[in-house]
Amino acid sequence: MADGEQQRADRSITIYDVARAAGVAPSTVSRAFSRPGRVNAETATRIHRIAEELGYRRNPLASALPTGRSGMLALVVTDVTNPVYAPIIRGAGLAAQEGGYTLLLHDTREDPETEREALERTVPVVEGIIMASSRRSDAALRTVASRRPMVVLNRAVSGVTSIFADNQRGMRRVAEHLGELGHETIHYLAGPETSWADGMRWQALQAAGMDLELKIRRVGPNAPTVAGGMAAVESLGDARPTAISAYNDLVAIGAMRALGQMRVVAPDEVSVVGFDNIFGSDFGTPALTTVASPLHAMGKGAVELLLERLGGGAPRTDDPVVLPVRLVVRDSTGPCREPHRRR
Amino acid sequence: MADGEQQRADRSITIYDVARAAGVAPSTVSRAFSRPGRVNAETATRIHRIAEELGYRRNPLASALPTGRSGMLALVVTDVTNPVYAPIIRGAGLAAQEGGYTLLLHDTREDPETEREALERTVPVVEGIIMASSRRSDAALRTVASRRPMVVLNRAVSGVTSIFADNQRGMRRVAEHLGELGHETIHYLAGPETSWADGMRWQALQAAGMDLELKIRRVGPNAPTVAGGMAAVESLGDARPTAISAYNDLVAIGAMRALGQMRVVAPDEVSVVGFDNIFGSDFGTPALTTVASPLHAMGKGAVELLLERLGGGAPRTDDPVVLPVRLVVRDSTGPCREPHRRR
DNA sequence: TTGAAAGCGCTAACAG
DNA sequence: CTGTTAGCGCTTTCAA
Repeated sequence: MADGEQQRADRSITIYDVARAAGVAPSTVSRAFSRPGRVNAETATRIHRIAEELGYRRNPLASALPTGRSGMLALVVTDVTNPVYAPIIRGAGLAAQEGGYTLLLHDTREDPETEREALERTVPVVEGIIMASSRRSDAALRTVASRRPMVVLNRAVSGVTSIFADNQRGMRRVAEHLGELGHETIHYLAGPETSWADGMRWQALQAAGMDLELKIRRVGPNAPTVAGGMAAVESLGDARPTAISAYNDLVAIGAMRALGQMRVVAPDEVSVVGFDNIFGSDFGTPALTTVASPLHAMGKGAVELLLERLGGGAPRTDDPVVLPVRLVVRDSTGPCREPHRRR
Repeated sequence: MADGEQQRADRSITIYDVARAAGVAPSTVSRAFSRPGRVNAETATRIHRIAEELGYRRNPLASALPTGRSGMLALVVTDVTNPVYAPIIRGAGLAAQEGGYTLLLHDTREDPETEREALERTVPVVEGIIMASSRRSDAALRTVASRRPMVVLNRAVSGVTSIFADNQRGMRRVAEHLGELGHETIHYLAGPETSWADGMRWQALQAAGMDLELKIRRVGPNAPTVAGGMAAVESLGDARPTAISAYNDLVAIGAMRALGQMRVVAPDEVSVVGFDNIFGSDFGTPALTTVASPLHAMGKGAVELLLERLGGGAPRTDDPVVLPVRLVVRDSTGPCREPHRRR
């Protein structure tokens, strides 16, 4: 009312209204908005002005129908609540915005049924999909990929565009670091059984251990959470590891907490290192030594790969995009001073 | 191929295909899906069976056009990177899923321009909007609300459905707690200038201080982040508060960190309490005493309010929904032992 | 209960 | 460069 722009909500302004007011055909209005080059400059400005005056806004849903381009991308994550996803979501959102796309978020809560349902709803609507840390089988993912352009994040699926952090290098650095500190055995607190990243990390750690002459023990699988880390430590019984490499930061934090309750404190009696360098991993005492994953870059990169593809580029399905990591040494790791270690 | 369900991607199966295969009119197929009651039970099952066989999936975009119901809700947050949002997003996503809706997420990165743009794109597409902790003016929000059903979260705007935590009660509890511990002055580390919640918390703390005969000092505004909390403490100069109440947990954590660097440690030399009880607020040492906001319930409640409204309910615009909070006492607060306090 | 027909708002040939 | 004409896939009167 203040602006005199008052209008009934029941019917929105269409290109027809603008066309009538501008004295041109609807298709011209449409062109003026979708391909500015293809219309007389003067007419175009006039149309834009009138559209502005009328308060016209294009209906993306309507244009999605004939073109098949909805301007939406889906990002499906297993657990929004996990801090790893925050930077990923931000990175993805940023790239999406830059590309003129809108992000649809699906939180599957680690539930396969919810994931299936989400995909069911989202696939017909979006132009592309990013699956982060999906727990589904390669085959299932390929099926989805066959219906829509897709990129998998934090995972490799042959035949599907993949992007992830350099888990191998990361674990190698962990082993080197711990080895340099004099540790001889590393206990790996595993992640979920179905996690691809867990498999990678475990294998890489084993390989590095072999190479550096360190013993590696696996404990798990565990939930990729603080609770999972605590449970893992408790499952250790009387065993007293001097060095722990956890599947991720949450597990590492959980481990330190459980250890703390048993009065064994890092870095003095035990060294623990996480993975991902999530927000908050440096809040605790001691601040966690961890491998920094390029989370933001992963999210950003994933949608960029998708957009490239949507822009007509060939799908990059052969070589996955592997992003560099780096070891962030903080206070949770220190020289091995194992009490029952005789020298 | 394995399933024999192979199909070209270029053209999807429509109700026409199903109609033809089932020997009925397209409209009947449509009815069979949208209003099952209005079609002969047998025909309905047959249609569903055939649709299944053909791999038909309804195109939500196409049905959104004639009905105006896109099945999508927008959640706009100021900073996905802030851990407060994780449970909010989860709660909202859960309720949306239960209501058969899909969530569109917009991260404005605290940038007004991005927020404007996001709204521009999203408003025409979604059926309803949730604005979390928006920094816009009441008037601006009302304008948006006039275009689409909307609920504001963590804020009150008269004339717009609002839902938020009981900031007042929360701050009152903070003051009581600190008062009981013998503190006489509370330094409030404020949030952003434009934050409604900050205003509420500050006022409530002042009121409680008045009531309980505690002195309250305000320091800020500050960014609602760890960095903001550190900066706030640094801005204090030589002043040595015995009790700090922070705008939120991040600020509290930042404050403790800065204080720690000056060798003043909680809870011995200073008590600090946060707000929200975000994930990770108990990771540190000491674990943070804080006011637990019902974050998940806020997200869930917000979409429920929206769905109620979309379902034809009257917009609840008069009395805001205020969710209960509780004080979580952990280790960052303790009895006042102010060195320069003479008794 | 079902079919026929007319759109939802926009785009995309195809002529002119 | 612009107008005309069909649709995109689904819903919804209106008759039958």
